[in-house]
Parts: sequence; structure tokens; C-alpha cells
Amino acid sequence: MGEAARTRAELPQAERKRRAILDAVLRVVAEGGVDAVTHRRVAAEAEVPLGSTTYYFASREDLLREAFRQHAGAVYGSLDALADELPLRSADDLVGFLVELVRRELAEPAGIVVEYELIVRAARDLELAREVNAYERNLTARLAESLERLGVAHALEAARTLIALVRGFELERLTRPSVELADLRRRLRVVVGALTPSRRSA
Amino acid sequence: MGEAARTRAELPQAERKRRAILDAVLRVVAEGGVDAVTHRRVAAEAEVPLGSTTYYFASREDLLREAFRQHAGAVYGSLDALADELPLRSADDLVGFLVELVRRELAEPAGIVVEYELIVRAARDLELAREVNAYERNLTARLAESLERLGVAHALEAARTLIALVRGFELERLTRPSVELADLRRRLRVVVGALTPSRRSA
DNA sequence: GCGGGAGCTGGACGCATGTACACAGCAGGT
DNA sequence: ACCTGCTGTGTACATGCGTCCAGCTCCCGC
Repeated sequence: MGEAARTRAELPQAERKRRAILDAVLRVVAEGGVDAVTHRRVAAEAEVPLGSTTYYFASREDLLREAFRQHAGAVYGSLDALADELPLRSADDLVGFLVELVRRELAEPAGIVVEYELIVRAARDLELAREVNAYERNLTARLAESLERLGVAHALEAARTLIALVRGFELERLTRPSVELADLRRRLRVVVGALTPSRRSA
Repeated sequence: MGEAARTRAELPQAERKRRAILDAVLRVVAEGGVDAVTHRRVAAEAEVPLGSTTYYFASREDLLREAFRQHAGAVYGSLDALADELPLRSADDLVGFLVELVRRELAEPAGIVVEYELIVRAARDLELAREVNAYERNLTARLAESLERLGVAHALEAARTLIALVRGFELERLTRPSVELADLRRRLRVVVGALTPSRRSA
């Protein structure tokens, strides 16, 4: 083994502890917002000693940044899973895909709160903004690729439009849980209809 | 005078101080986020004694809620002002109106940060959520009324779609200031085109 | 002009926080 | 078998917080 693996199976365990801490951060953010992320609270939530949070992460900012990265990874995972389940063959598939994606996110609202909580914070934290940007670019690129395969013109711009629409919906729902997915579906149908030239409304 | 006006011109002065404190809260939120809103920081920013913030407002939540109400009032004001300047006579006017509205908001980015910062917080604060909801309903109703005058079908739903789109754009811009208003204009044109039946794309 | 009381203030208190650091525990080398 | 050095931990400290409240200031009523 190289120099990195100092003791028998040490690094894997350290990595597991790191993950546990980051998961705890995400749970705390979902429950109490970014403000609630304190070393003590996170350590208690992750059931690790107080010193661990400062030992594994340089600062509170570092903690939040890495936690967002972890969240992003989880989102990529569910995106891939959904893409396997619902292949995109037409514009109608696209609407269904996006609605189902949001439906799953809403089933576990922690992720949504985390995402917006950290996006807003990123407006004041340059490093976090970098992380968020990478995430956004990734999402946009994935969607744009699908759109291109569907023959949508200006795929990148169209992807941004759709994401903005979904974001606006989720934001709306954050404070008004009565908004239904059917509303999102209707909006998406209108916009997707306008984006795909082959489809007629009447 | 009635029982309310205890001393000569006392209430006006008290009201002025209240406003000064709320303005200070908005500035602090814009600069450092909701976390940064502490009695000491706000008092310093408003140049009032420390005790004033607890004297005039029951709690930190109360402070934030009322500050949001103040922000909402300011937005209504600029909406009215803009409506006087740019009367809506066609769908093209609508796109121009919304873009100009966002342009003015971006010119003073504090308002945008405040809005999203507090919306996200409202996900965990029921009272604040009530306030935010009233604001959203007001905005939506105003826009819907204009849409109806333009002959747009399902005006309320269309208004929500447009607002979601704008929100998504502003959120995007929060972490990627390079996004241009021209992008928003293009997106709005597509969507408004789809919403207004009388207009053809080609 | 002055007594009284309401509006207002700022210092003090108890508490939670981030961080630093002295030390424990363990594994490998000798 | 001991030494060595590193990973990981819990305690201690300074700081900054929200809140409380004793008392000051100021102005009306007399």
C-alpha cells in the first residue's frame, strides 16, 4: 500500500465518519436551517464526539460546502435512477419526467429545503457559490442534452427556462404547501408546448 | 385626541424609530443574511439604543416578520410606480414590463436577497409564512388582473407561471450574476407567446 | 416650576457558541 | 516489550448572544 493508508483500514472508517457528519449537517439544515448548524448540534445528530466536526472539517463554511456537495451527489443519483425508469421519447415524456422528479423531491422535503437554504446562502459565500454553480451547470447540461435529443431548439436556454420554472414552483410550495403537482404539470405543458416546434396546442 | 396619543407628537416619532429599525433589519439581512440579524447589530445599524429593538418588537421573529412586511410595501410601491410609467396594452408590453421590473430590482440587489432569504426562512416559521403568502397572493392578483385585461385565459394560473419563471431567474442570478436580463426577456417571450392565443410565433 | 408617571435606555446576567489544545489510545517499528 | 508518533477526543476559555429590569429623562397637568 502507499503512504495514504497509514493503518489497516483507517481511511475507510474516517470516510464513513465524514459522511455521517455531512448527513447530519443536511438533516440539521432541513430541520432548523443553516443557522442551526453548530458543531455541537451536528456532533449530537451524527452521534460523534464534539471534537470530530472540527477535526474533519476546517470550518463551518467548509462543513456546509461539503454537505451541499453530498446533497448534489444524491440528486445526481436519483436523476440517473429516474432516467432509467422513464426514458424520454417525446415532449409529453419530458413533462411527466419533470413532474415525477419534483414529486419524488417533495416526498422527502428535506432535500428541497437544503437546496434553497444553501443557494440563498451562496449569495454571500463565494466558495459555496462555486459549488452551487457546478451543480446548476450539471443539472442544466443533463436536461439540455435530453432536450437536444428531443429536437428542441436552443436546448441550453430551454433547459434553463424549465429549471427556472421548476425552481419557482418549488419556492412557491415552500411557503404554500397547498400548491398541487397538477399546477406544475399544467405550467410545464404550456411551456414545453411552446419550446417544441413539432407540437400543436389545438 | 384619544387615549392613543399620550404625548404631543410622540407616536409619529415612535413610528419613525420603528421604521428606522425595520430598514436596518433589511440592510442587515441583505448584507449578512438572517443569521446576522441580532439586536446589537440592528441597533447599531439603525443608530438607536440597544434596548429599542426589544422595546418596539416582541422578538426576533417579530422583527423579521415586520421587516418583510415593510419590504413588501416597498415592492408594491415600485410596482405602482412602474405601472404608471409603462401601461400594459399588449403582450409585448407585458414582457417589457416584467423585464423592467426585474431590472430595477437588480439595481438594488438588497431587496432580492431579502426576499429569498425570508421566503426560505418562512418554510420553518408559520407566522412569517402567513406574511409571505399575503405578499405572493397580492403580487399574483395584480399580475393576473393585468393579464385578464390583455385577454389571457386562465389569468391566475398564467400569472403564477410568470412569477415562477421570474423567481427562478432571480434565484439563478443569485449565485451566477453573469446571467443577463436578455435571457429573461427571451424566456418570457416564449412563455408569454404560449399564454396569449392571439399572438403567433412565426 | 415642579411633582409624577410614562416612555425609554443601557448595563448585567446566564447561556450557547467556535476554537484551541493538552492528552488519551493505539499500531508499527525496533 | 518498550518507544514513538499520529489519530482522535473532551474540556476550558473568550466571545457574543437574547433578555430582563432598575432607573433615568422628559414632558404634561397643575
